[in-house]
Amino acid sequence: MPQQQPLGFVEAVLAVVSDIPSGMVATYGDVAALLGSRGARAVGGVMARYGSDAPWWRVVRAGGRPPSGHAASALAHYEREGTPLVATADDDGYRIDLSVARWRP
DNA sequence: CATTTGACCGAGT
DNA sequence: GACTCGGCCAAAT
Repeated sequence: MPQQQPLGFVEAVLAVVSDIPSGMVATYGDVAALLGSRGARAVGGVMARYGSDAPWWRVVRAGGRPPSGHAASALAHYEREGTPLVATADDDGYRIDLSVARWRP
């Protein structure tokens, strides 16, 4: 159906994030695509404001990098859930192995 | 109603 | 691999 319920974009984003299984991740772009939009930044904006109560660490940037400025907090969750990581020489020090952890509905 | 902003993405240099 | 630039989208002011 060409039209979705008048749910807030926020609720839609949180619903998708909640569906991501433990140990897996999805990119902002993927989440936006599932909502029928290309607003990856809009998704990030929602997480920044309302994501505090959602598994935001399961949403990463393209390339498997953790959310800007939250790499340290996200890392703790990844190790706890057994998310496949890859060590890097970047400031974040790691990245998600999307070839294994990328969630696909 | 117009402008700014942001936990982005991809391509080009 | 690093950096710049443009584009896209929704919420906040």
